[in-house]
Amino acid sequence: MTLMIPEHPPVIPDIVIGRLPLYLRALKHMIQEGKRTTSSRELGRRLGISSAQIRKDLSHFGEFGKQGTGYHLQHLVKELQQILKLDRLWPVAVIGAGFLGHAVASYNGFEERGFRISWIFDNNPEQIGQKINDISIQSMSELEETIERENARIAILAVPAVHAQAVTDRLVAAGIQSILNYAPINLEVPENVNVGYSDPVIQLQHMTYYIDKGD
Amino acid sequence: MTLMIPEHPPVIPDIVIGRLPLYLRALKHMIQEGKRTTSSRELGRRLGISSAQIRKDLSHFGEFGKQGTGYHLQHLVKELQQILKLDRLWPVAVIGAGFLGHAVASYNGFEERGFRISWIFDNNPEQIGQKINDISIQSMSELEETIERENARIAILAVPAVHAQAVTDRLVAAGIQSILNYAPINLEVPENVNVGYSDPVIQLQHMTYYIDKGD
DNA sequence: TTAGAATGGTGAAAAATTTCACATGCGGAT
DNA sequence: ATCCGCATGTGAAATTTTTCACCATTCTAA
Repeated sequence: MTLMIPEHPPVIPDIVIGRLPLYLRALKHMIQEGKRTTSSRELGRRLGISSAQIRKDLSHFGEFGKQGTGYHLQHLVKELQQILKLDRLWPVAVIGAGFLGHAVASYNGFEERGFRISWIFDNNPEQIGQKINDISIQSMSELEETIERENARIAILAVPAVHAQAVTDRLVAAGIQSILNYAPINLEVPENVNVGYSDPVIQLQHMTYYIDKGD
Repeated sequence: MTLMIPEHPPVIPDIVIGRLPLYLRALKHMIQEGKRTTSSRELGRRLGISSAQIRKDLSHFGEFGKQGTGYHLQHLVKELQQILKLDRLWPVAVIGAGFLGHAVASYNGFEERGFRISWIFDNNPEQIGQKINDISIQSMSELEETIERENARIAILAVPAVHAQAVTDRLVAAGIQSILNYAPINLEVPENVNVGYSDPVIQLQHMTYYIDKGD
């Protein structure tokens, strides 16, 4: 008889998960270029990543390549999509219909990569009822009811910084599990909620460190 | 007589540099809240980072705190701004005046954090000459001449993915050293040029991995 | 004046991440 | 049919990053 050693589900480092979408994006580009296969070396060259790292990352999930040949693009893409749960279309709520919310909601690149902007909220009476890309802007007062009824899981936060935390609290209470935050503040959320940040100034400030001002 | 051992300028890990803007942003918030001092513990709590890490990060650049007391906010902010070369106002060129370029150029949060949108370019004749936030949209044909004349160092790229690499090549040739890229592709640049990426889909795809679909 | 609590800076230890390097297997060319 | 080059998957090593744990210092309060 075997001892009952509980099988820990293998925990994959988050830093590995974070690279998979980059692999996926590059692999899809290759398909569009008409390629059928690639290698860890070629993919690494495109992304500025070592081939060993790519192989190691993929090895967490299975064996997707063939020695001597490399990876079949269609197959690897399908595997990555499955791993990242992109084998479906995730509906996304956009909160805030200012310039930024408009830009996000008008972007047509979501659908082919697994997401669809399905709801837009704002508290400006003049905007409510107007349409962006065929989606009617709803009042913020309908936020909770809509998210709960529709079982929304993902939100993009494009409201002014002063309101971001309060809106976040409402989103979390309503059941949102992933938030992409465009407001320049750190959000406090329970640990079962994930937050992604997009503050262009943070990135610019990072880069300025390396600028050699030679003028 | 001492042996001439060449002093390596201490190389600071990039991952450390990347956290400094986050510290800076949080510290400024504290100032706005009326606080005068803080501690590594308090800052860490706000950012979800260990206090030890904050102390270690800062120790790369000097000793900015006082034992028993913590850090004087104004002083630490000033030091961080100096380290990140934010003790000046960096002019930034925005390339692309679609929805996204508009949103970026209309955002008023740049100036207080070290940047000013100074030029906007687009190739749509209908847009050229129009103004966003008092800046006239210029033709793409003026790109190189303007960048070189004005000594621009930083660009925000908000053009369709198909044009992103070609525009990048022009920016680099004209002397741009930092590019914040909103197009969903990996850019190839010489190693003296820095690229920051902002592709919302990449972040969403990262987060979906962790969503537990319990419905 | 002194005791005690709070805090920074830091060498050492631990943990995480990346790279190395090689056994193995596939496929095309001769 | 066989050989050779290419490419994967992977333990082990190297490197990087984070955390630990403690001394020294400062401030507060009794």
